Amino acid sequence: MPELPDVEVFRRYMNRTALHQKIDNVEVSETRILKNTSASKLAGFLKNKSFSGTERYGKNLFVETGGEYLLRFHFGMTGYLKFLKDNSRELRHSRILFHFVNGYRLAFICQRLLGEVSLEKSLEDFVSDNKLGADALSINFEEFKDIIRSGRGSLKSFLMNQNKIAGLGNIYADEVLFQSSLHPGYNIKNLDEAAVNILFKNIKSVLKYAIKCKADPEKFDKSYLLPHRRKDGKCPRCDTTVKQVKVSGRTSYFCPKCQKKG
DNA sequence: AAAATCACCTGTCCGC
DNA sequence: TGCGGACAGGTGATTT
Repeated sequence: MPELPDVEVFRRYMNRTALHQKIDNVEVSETRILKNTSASKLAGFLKNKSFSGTERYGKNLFVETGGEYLLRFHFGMTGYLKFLKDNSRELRHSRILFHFVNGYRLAFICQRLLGEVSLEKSLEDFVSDNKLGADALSINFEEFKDIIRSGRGSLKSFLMNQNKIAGLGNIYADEVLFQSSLHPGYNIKNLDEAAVNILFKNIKSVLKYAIKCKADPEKFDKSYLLPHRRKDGKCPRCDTTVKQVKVSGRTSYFCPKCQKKG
């Protein structure tokens, strides 16, 4: 699930629930989630510290600890956070549980185990080590123009490539393409100046709108593609049945009438 | 060089 | 009811 808007929603959730509480211990029930660290190192590092702030870059959430490392969450396809004030409920798929001394807990829940939790020296190092492109909400138009002009192949692959722009995934790439009236397979080299402009504008507006909707598809206005993104769904503009096509291994939904090929 | 395929994982849904 | 296959909002490695 989690693309940039979801991760931003998780970040804000963390800010209003899990900050400034001393950490008692960290319970790792699934070590495959851990990257570049171990259960004992993670627990040892976090004990008696507290989460003091958050940053997001693309689909990554970084949590400040006041110590040498930042805690990084990546949510894969099915990850999310849940802050627990009660001690009763045992959550399904909870992989890491942060226990605070006040008895509250923060759960990293991840059904498919495709998420990651790691300790990182700095956000900047992580971004450069992993060659991430500019964050989709921070990139300016000049940067965007340069990076898209250097792109090759299909537009949707470009939009989903985290090394070009960080933050868009399958769902929001489709939404940006729909809002821009461009086919997922549109060849980047055929984009004119006007189309590049429109794409830039729509990346920003779609992501901001999604965050405003708390990344909850139920809250999206029916004029967006997202609520119609299913088999036999109808284009909200022209009522044509939306089509599906595989682009770089992922299912793309699009309106064959509104979204032009190129 | 880009696109396809596989691999990593679990769970759900659909058709026979 | 049961089983197999397809598929799911991600990503990296390997192959075509």
